[in-house]
Amino acid sequence: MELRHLRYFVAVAEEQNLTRAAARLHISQPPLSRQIRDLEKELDVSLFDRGTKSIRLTEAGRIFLIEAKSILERINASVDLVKSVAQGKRGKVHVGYAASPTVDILRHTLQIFYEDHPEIDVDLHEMSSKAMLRALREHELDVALTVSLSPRDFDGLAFEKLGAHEINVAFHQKHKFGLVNEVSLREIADQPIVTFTREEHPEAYAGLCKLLSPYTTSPNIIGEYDTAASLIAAVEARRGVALVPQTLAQIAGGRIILRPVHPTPPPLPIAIAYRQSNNSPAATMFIQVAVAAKAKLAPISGNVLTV
Amino acid sequence: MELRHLRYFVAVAEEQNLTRAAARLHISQPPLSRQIRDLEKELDVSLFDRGTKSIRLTEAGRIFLIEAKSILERINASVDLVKSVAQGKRGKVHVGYAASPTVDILRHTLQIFYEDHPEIDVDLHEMSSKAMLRALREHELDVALTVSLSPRDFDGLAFEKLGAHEINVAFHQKHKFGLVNEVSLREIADQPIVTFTREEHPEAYAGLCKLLSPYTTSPNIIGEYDTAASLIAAVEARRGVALVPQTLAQIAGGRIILRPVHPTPPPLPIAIAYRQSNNSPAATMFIQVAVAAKAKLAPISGNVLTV
DNA sequence: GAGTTCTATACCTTTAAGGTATGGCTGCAA
DNA sequence: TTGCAGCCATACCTTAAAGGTATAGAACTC
Repeated sequence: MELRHLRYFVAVAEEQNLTRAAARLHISQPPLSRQIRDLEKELDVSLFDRGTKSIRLTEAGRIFLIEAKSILERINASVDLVKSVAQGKRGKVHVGYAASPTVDILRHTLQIFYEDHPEIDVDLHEMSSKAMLRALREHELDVALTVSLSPRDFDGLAFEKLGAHEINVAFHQKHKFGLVNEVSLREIADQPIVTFTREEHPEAYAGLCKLLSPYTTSPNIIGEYDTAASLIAAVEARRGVALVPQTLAQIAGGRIILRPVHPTPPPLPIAIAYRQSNNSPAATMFIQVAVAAKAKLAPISGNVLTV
Repeated sequence: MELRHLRYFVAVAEEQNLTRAAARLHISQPPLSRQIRDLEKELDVSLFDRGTKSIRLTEAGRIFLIEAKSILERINASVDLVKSVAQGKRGKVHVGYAASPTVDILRHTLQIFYEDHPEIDVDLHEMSSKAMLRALREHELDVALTVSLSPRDFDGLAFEKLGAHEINVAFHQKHKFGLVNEVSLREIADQPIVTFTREEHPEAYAGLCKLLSPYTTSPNIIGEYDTAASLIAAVEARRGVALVPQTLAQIAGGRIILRPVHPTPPPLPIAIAYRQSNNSPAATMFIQVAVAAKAKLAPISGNVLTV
């Protein structure tokens, strides 16, 4: 059975007349006659009672008419749906993000995106930078908001810098660092340090070593954590101090203290990454919004310190 | 677009591989490749991202896969439905009936029918015998339960006698006929008479004239009514007496009195009528049940008189 | 870098959709 | 009653398009 059979059947059923139906379908009457018979033969159901001069629906035919029309309408609706997905009017985009460095950017982007594209779902996945890159390549993610890794890690992917965040030192409420307005890297190098896992966040470990290299060749890392929440908990529990993007304060909510570091380290760049080609329309829309939102975002989001 | 395109698309989408999909569809790979491109061209939507060695769904393609599978399933379900209608397992039958003479038969038939064919709807239409015959020919009814008319009226239709009902005289509660157990036709001929409309119930008028012909050439008909309910109301309102099937008592519910007539008139035959050919399976089932039910029904349903 | 594994292109074969001509039945009208 | 118009079915031909074969070309594997 093909859709042609359904279309032809509907025409004949509605016209109750093969000749008129054929005219409506812009074909001649004999092939139409045959298509209808083919359909009946395939279904093994009489759809019409035939007189020599008349053709009229059987009860089964009446039911099939309702079904056929509804199927044809369903197909039209599906085609419309798919077209709107292809045009980026509807759809779904999978976004991976690193919780701590991207809070600002993500919040801002989502606000604009939900307003401009209410029919597109955004699936948010908090994950490590390494997991994001893998997921992008596996098509499990469409977009990643992450700290800027080495260009080699972004191989085969497109990425664009969205901003940069000041690096601060985070420590316990009662730590001696709280007594000064700025902490030197030399002092930090003497402290026990907690950081993100080397395995999942290679950029964090590498960055840490690089910052402290003038003062120590082997920083005293006494704990590695896979999420921002765990790292905050570790600092709060006095395990050690941490070098983190200043935006971590927004997640920590005052449970720990952040202070600027001197000499001021280069700010931590935040990037949006995506596949170079074959992005879904919804993903393309999201990328557009994120890049546009960056322009409107303050260069570095103030100097908010938690007390 | 044809169903072939949907079937092929589903195979390719599920296999994520043209060659395997072609094997599954028992066709060779190049035509499949072309059908898929034809589909995309017609929809004006990219359903797959193509690498030289790979083919993978776009977001629109993922949506279309869901739609296409659901459409194909829907078609299967429709075919099953239509087949079950064609086999008389489901469906609808339009039954016309004359309220007063067929109460017994209809009730009995429906009881059995609903039990044997729970998936078949019975649409009941109370109407005049003339309207029933017209509706049968126009395919608005499938079956008519009616008093047996002259064979000429049944021309082109099949009919079968289901039973016969005694003719009684119906009169007001305080009418003098209440004093005797049996009323003579001669006495009735002297009374003002109400009956069914000549137009819609020709058999009733003809029967009445025939019964009274030995006693009067022009019966004193002072009212004609189109339904049993109106006739009962007229008798109750003392407009006149009526010659009616004895089963009218079941509808009147004691509001009027019915008594046998003498000399006993020939009983009123009840028949089931239907088209000679092209009946729906549901209608055929109904006819079978009605005819079978007749056998089990008491020859004439007792001698119940209202008081 | 040869071999394998895909998809795409080119071109041919075959199936079946669509067209033309016509016959036959039926119902209506003269 | 006969003739004509209307309508469906059959027979047969044409044509479009589905499907097949061969092969090129790209990319991954060993």
